[in-house]
Amino acid sequence: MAKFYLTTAIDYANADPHLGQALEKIGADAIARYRRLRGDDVHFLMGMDEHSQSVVQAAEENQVPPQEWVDRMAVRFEEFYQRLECSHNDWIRTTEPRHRRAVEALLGGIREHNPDDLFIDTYEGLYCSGCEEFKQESQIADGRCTEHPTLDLVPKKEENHFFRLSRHGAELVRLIQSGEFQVEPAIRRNEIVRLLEDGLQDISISRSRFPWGIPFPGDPDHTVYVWFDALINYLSATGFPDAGYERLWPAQLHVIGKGITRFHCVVWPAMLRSAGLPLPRKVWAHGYVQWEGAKMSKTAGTAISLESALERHGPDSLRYFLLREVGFEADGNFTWERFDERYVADLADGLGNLASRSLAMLVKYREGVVSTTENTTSLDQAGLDALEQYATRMDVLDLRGGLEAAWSLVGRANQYIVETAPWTLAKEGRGAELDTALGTLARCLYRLALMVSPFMPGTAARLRDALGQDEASPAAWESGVAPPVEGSRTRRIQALFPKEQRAKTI
RNA sequence: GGCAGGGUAGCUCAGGUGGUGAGAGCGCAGCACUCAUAAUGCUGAGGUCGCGGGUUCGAGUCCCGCCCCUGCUACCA
Repeated sequence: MAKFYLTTAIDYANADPHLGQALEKIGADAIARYRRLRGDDVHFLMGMDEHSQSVVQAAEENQVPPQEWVDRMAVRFEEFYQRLECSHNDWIRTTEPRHRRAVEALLGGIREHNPDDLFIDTYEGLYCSGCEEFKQESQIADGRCTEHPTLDLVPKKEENHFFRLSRHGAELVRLIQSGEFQVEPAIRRNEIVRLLEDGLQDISISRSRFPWGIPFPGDPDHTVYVWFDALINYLSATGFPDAGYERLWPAQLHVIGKGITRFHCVVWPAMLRSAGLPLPRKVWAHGYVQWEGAKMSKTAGTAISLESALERHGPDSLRYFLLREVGFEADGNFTWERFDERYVADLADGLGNLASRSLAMLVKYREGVVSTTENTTSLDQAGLDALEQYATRMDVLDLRGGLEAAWSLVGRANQYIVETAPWTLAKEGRGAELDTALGTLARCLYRLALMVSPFMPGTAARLRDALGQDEASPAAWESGVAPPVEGSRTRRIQALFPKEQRAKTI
């Protein structure tokens, strides 16, 4: 059994999760479920990033101590992700002792293997006395801090611990181009390679006067810079540095958003190399969910609440829509109109109706019992083709492509029903042909349940149940070749995607 | 500004190395069917392939110029 360790980015504990974060978790979960379906020993990690400045601010605004705040947020996030049917095996939080130990150990590893990679230098920047922090260009407007436009920004120097990132650029280019360290999709890889070729600057990895963080080993006046801290979560969750962490590390896949590729494809691998540790196999940077064609923004009031998106048509439908319409590669658009259109066309009238009509005919004409018939009709062949195409796409993390393959089979199945017209066969007493048609449809639904299961676990379970499959024995990918439905007792099914719900619009 | 990727039917997009009538899905219009969530199937309407030049017997498909969009441009999650 191949080990497959995958992670998502950990979220800041400063506000409820939004649709964009949901996309990332759903996509990663579909990958995790697909790998399990293919027989891998999957370890799927999600969690919280709890040491940032924004977390402290959020805690202050809510008038609770930071730890109490992050405890509260961690519960909220995990509840949301459970409602999204995320199947993570572990949930890491950067305020946990196991994480602190790993951060200390990783820094220790760098000290041991490449002591020159750590040094003290001065960080120079524009300091806002109102915020009590250094400001980045993006936070400055007209030479003033956007939060405190009445105050002057003052140039200030601070002694910090630095990491010699510049030393690792050339080797990272080699590792990326040789494929030893994969950055996907290609557009993100190209951006990173160019960045590396232009040369890297060393980065400061500690902050003074910021107590909410992990104390810098050997220098208690400093805390570890939040990004340096956060990246290490992927390693913390393996049990590092305790013996046995190699059972999980290196990760097969880090799933992240395109906005943080630099940290994951440059800083993180450099940290690992410096500490003498192996690199993750692959980083996948997905795009963003846009709203009406524009970036979603809470301040602009265009952020859709995850709550309302979940309530619209339920978690399976949201998962389907995001991965089919928005996709997991480039940016994609979310609108209620498209969500409703896809819900009706693809789910209710597509998969849902196909299941209804097929199962209804099995019950009506054969009391639900699937006869033994040859697994060789044109629709069986289409099913095998779809499975192959599906796997080809899914193996390269083309989730939308996987769904397209499955839905092409939905279309073929509806054509098959019209071509064979089982109602006519029943009327004319052509029993053998009727058995063949109905058996073929049962196999087709079984294959669809298989392909749909990583995306819509609840729907797949209901389909399998209606097909008389025993849930105690989980479906194996290989069973799609010759679905074990013969002799099964199938049942009529309640609408998988009822349309009445659609009236309940916002 | 630099680098990268795009602008093809109302919408979302396919269209390696140029070659008979430019495609898919959704939506729309007709027809058919009745097993089904008034579902499904078939047929059809719909396109200056961003703009202007050029190469070629022949260009969404190559070259030049221009217009527009998006992403990246380092210590920000």
